[in-house]
Amino acid sequence: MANMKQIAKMANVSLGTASNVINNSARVREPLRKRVMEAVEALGYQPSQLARGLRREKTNVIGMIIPDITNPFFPAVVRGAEDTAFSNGYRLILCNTDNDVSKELIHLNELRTYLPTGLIVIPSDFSELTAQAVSYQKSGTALVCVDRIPKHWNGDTVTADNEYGAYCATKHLLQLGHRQLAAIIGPTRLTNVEDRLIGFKRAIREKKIKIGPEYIQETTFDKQGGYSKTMLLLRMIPRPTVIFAGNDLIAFGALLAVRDAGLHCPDDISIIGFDDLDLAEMTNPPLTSVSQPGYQMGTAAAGILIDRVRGDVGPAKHVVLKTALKLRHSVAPPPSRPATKATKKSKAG
Amino acid sequence: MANMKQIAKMANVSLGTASNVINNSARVREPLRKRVMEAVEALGYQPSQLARGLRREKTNVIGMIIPDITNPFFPAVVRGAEDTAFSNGYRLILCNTDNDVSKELIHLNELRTYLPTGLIVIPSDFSELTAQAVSYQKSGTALVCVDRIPKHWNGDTVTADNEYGAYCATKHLLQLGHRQLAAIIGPTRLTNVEDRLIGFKRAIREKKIKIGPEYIQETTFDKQGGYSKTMLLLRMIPRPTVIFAGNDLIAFGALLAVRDAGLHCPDDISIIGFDDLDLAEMTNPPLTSVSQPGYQMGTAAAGILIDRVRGDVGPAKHVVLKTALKLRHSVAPPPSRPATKATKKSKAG
DNA sequence: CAACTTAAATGAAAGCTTTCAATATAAGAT
DNA sequence: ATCTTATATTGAAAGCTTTCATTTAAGTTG
Repeated sequence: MANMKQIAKMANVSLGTASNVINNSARVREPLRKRVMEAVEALGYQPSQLARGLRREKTNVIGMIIPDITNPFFPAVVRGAEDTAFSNGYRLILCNTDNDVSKELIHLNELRTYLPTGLIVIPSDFSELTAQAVSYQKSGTALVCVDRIPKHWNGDTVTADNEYGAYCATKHLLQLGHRQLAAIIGPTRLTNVEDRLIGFKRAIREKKIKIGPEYIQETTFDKQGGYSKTMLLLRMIPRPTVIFAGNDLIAFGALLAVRDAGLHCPDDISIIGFDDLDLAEMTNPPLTSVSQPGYQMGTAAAGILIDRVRGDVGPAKHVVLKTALKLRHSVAPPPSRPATKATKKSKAG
Repeated sequence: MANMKQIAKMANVSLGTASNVINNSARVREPLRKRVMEAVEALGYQPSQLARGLRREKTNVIGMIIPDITNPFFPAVVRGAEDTAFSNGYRLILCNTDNDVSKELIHLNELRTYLPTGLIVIPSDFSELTAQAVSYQKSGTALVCVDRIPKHWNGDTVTADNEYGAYCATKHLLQLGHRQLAAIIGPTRLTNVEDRLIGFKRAIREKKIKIGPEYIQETTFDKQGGYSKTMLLLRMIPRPTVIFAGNDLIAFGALLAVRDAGLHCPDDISIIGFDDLDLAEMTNPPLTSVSQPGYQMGTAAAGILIDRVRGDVGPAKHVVLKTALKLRHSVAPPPSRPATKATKKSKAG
């Protein structure tokens, strides 16, 4: 591959001039500029990103650290980030942590040696991102935290409006007449989980009803967790008339459990999810869910990063993206005669 | 960040010795080695991947070019690749092409300037990978082609056994009594699509039945395509009793179309998919599908790549991974009295 | 037209590794 | 004790770019 020396030689200019033309970093008179450009064209020259990065002490690589690309919510975020990164000349190195701090730490440490422009990270459950941030920022690497925010983080963030999304969803359930609510949420140490729970509880509190703590179950963000916790909830008396699932994966598990328990959603029990994955409309019944804009989270994060690199030194930014309740068919009014309230029945009869 | 010069100075050895210790590239006597290691430890030294890459003319970066991470089949492949890459010290730069040759070409060209160890690519529809391969291989960059193979490609490949998977699936349909089959396949210029079609046709030919070309519809690999083509097939006379979908996304669209047409799957019409995505068990009804091991495709591809980099110069490898028919509930025997054959009914009556 | 200012072009240095030819050291043989 | 030979160690060079202090050219002004 051609290098800059060859370009300079062919165009009969100095190395510095060639560099100036190629990077537009200084005035170069037209005839010389043209000669350089022609040489670039003729030799198909492309600057070595390695040499450039070495000299500039910064590459146009962005590290993206996420829990698991296999989790259906994350691809959209990654894609959003990749798209805006790419169109600004940046590339994405993708790293999965499996929500494991030690893996996250390894990535955080190793990525450093590539002198990335910045890092977009969806932190793991017990993330040590905050501790790492100092040394990164010292070396001029921008960091943006997405989706969930670790404790004491005071840098840029991009999140969905989890609290309000959960609040609206819960209010919807209450309006339909549900009083016996249950929730299966993700690990509460995640801020997004915490916020959803707060929204859920706020709606309930406003309606002046109480639900016992055993109706709020914590689990991992996956189908299995949703399944087993649903089985547990279904055995409770009184049985909940609706399950608020911390995300769609949990909701899918709940759907499966309800089916396996010989019950029917939404006739016997309603289920509402969070994420509004593509597949939510494919389930049986189609899942009512709170949608959050994964793609935009990615673009916003990459956008902030690029702004920072270009010199934006303003105070920490906190982009909060809107959620929206997507109505489908997994939520209906509660069954008119709850199995557990035989009294009502006798009253009627 | 500490550099090697500082290590050498602190350990009181030459630069070369420090390098030899750090890379294990030559014999170094114990006392020196120990001093170097201690200095590394003390300064928290990490070699600059940029300088190393520049000098070695090769980085430990693997470029992964895929159509779209948002397509639910690909994350597993990427994850598989990332896992084996990572555990061997390689990082993944992820690039989406949207099946667009020009985008693919841009990635192919730009990636070069990072001096990647290798490229794992799921080629786009009209890929020009074959043309690019020469120049890459000349510079010692390994290339592995995954899932679909472009024309004239003669390098390493990792694919699923598409032909056999489709053959078995179709045979299953025939055994259930289906005679009026239809297929909605992806772009036939993709080798995996072509292979699936060949398998589909072979099973039919062996059963000595014929189906008109209008019963084989080509579309894009997405829900919309599946939806519209299904609508089209449902209007045909005789109406097919089963739709063989080129992938699960198409099958999902078909499911939706059948529902919207007021029909019921599998009572009125059966649907079979290909991929066996996680969500296939969540649909209504749960989708019978041919599973292909996405994760293993990724690990196999990364494995070959790494072998090549380590010096394996054997002939082109062609890993073909097994598919398996996953039975669920979207396939049933054909309806006993097809609406289009009133004759049969009158005979009976 | 000389003196000076501004603009353009130059080339060496730096950024950090790895490689390799050259040198130094140790061990073994005579 | 001396010479070989094998083994360790060294330090300069190369890989490609960008930066910056200098030099050179062009242009302006009195």
